[in-house]
Amino acid sequence: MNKLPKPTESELAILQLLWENGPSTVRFINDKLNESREVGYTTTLKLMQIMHEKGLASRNTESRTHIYSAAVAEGETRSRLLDQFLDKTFRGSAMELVMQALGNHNASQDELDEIKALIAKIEEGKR
Amino acid sequence: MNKLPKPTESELAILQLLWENGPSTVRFINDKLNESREVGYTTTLKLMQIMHEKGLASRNTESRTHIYSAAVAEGETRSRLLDQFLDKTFRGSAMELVMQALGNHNASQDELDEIKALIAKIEEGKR
DNA sequence: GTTTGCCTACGAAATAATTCGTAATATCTA
DNA sequence: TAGATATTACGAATTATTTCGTAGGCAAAC
Repeated sequence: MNKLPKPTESELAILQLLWENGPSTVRFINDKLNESREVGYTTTLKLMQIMHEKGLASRNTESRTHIYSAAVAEGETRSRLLDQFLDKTFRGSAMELVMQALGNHNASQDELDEIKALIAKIEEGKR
Repeated sequence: MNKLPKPTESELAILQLLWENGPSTVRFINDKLNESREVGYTTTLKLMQIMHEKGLASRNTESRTHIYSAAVAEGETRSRLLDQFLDKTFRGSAMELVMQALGNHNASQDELDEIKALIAKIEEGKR
């Protein structure tokens, strides 16, 4: 069934915007993208059409201006990408990744508490 | 100075092998790569030559059979790639990444202890 | 010493991803 | 209604990455 293709970098950037903002027009997405780097309108249009073909996005074509939506779940996509990244970059060692992520970015006390809670929950499940 | 280029996927796979096994010949790397997927010898050779040009690898050409070594540090490279991945995939939220990595992969008690120790150390530094 | 095999260098083909120009058509505005 | 503006579709150019064929030379094996 779900043989969803891996999004390319550009596609992922668009997916992020669709997840964040919900169903959007090409114009809206293009404007957002242009906040960080210059991209031509038809470039964005083409990408979103490809995403539709691939099944990464769905679209409503009732009105002339089409509305695109993410067709893949954010959590699931992140999870798959994380697994691949883990293999490629950390030879599959989730712990090393976690340690590095924790070490490199200063976490607030609240965030640390959140992690401690999660760890406690995992330990709970172990017994 | 250090404007080291981001390794491509293939280059990263080779770097992993160089980090893991130390200085190696093209033949050795190619054999390793072929354990998981078929790759032609000259393909691997070309990639390693490119890595040398880019400064990702250094090589000793004293003997006819060249010996290649990683020219970038494993930890630093991982760290940079992690940051980029974090931005692209988790919109910069290290915590969400950590939570997902912890949740998706079952950690042993030892590993959990390691993380707890790191958290304690971070909290220590906060005060 | 000749043959065989392995190694490097190099260029270019094949593939993947991104970018954009142009044309057709719909919608808006004066 | 006429002109300006926006939108889609489509193809093709550009750029990045991967793959491999071929040639030349060295060294081991016979």
